Amino acid sequence: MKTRDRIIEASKDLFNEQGERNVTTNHIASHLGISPGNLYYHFKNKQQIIYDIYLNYEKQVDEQLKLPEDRPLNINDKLMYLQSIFQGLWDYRFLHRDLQHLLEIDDELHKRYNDFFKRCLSQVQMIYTGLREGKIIDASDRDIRSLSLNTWILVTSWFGFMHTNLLVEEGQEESRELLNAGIYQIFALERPFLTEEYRDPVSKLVSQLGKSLDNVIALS
Amino acid sequence: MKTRDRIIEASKDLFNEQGERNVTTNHIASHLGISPGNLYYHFKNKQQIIYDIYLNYEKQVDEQLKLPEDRPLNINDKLMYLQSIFQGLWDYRFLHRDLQHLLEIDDELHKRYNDFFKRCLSQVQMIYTGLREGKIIDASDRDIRSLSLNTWILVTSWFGFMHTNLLVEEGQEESRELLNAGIYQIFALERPFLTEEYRDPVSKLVSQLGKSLDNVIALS
DNA sequence: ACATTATTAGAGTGAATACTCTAAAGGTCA
DNA sequence: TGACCTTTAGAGTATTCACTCTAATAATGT
Repeated sequence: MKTRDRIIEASKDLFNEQGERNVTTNHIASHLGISPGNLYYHFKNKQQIIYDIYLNYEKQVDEQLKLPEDRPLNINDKLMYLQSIFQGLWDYRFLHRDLQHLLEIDDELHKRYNDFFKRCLSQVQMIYTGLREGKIIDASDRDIRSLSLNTWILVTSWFGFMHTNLLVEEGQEESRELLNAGIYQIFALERPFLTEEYRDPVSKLVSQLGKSLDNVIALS
Repeated sequence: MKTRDRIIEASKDLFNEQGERNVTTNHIASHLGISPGNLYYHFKNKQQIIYDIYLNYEKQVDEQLKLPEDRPLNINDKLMYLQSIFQGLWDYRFLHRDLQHLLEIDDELHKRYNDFFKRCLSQVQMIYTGLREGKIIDASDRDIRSLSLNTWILVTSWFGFMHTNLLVEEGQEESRELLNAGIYQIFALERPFLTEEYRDPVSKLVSQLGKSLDNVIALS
């Protein structure tokens, strides 16, 4: 792999594991066994590394949120959407963790992220509209607007919430459970809008996802 | 006011305005016109300042979430809950903004926050249960559990979302609108659970809150 | 082989920042 | 007044970190 790509990969991993704030450019370089000079040959500064990582993320999500053109949406699609989105969220979790700061120090990134957000929100609304056309949910336009926004906020905040409120070491097994718990919460969000005939099938589909959650949050 | 309290107040304000990450202890001292030595006479370190600010926040929220003992809940209570909670959220917005980092560097704070979260979640569930007893909402226990958690996440993520996704200068007027938009979203969350007879009154109560939101998020 | 360009090493630097240390000033009470 | 404790000033420090500079080495094309 090219050095430039190795830097992007390693930075992403280190940022995810330790937080952008705690990872210095020198750390990245020494982690790769290269010199700081080399790193700065490939990137103008730390911001640019972050920017390039972000571009990969954006591209991936735009791809994931596409609607199928040849057929209507079904409930399995919805599950697939959420699973792939949450997986991407996990793979780039440092981005949403330090988002406010990252956007503050990089105006171009902020503008770009803003466009991205609007595109995503619009796409999520299309997905819900598609589900409505397939008679899977029954919701007004206003319902869909607020539902979409709440979905966005929940999804982008999920791992932050998990990390702050549940003391869990960030292993692979745990991540899968956390991911499922997040998906469960999103389904809970749209559950009241499900039409009569889809209530049971979706319940069945989702029931296994949420089991872990109640165990984790044991209220005193 | 005692110097110690002035430090807490000034730190809170500076943290809110610029983010904890961007405010140094020297900044705080010079902002107050005192010496760094003086600041460190009153506080062991920066973490302790944050910890003390947090204690004030926790105390305030615990107070706000209390249930009335002498009477059942009504829909105005719910609005009052949200308004006071969101106001507190705004007054201490730096806390949730950098929560992950703050909890990471201070184990005692992390434990304390965890207890706080569980207490709050339990309290929110009590509130929704109270609304159910008053026949204002109709929801199963499972509905209430997931609804409560989603409410918590939305509320604590609201200003972060606003700050990252909407380019708004943080003035007083704007803050009021953002606050209302957040309240609107929470009401949207519970709207499908409202009983027949409360659907219209709540709609009326809430309708003015959300007007600002659609203007702010103008999808392309 | 030679010239040119791309890549890399690694020592170094200036700025920032959390925190320390010493001494002075202010307050209190006998 | 004088002893004693509390509060304050402010210069200073050790460390961290993003980034620079120079020179060496590899790769490429003719």
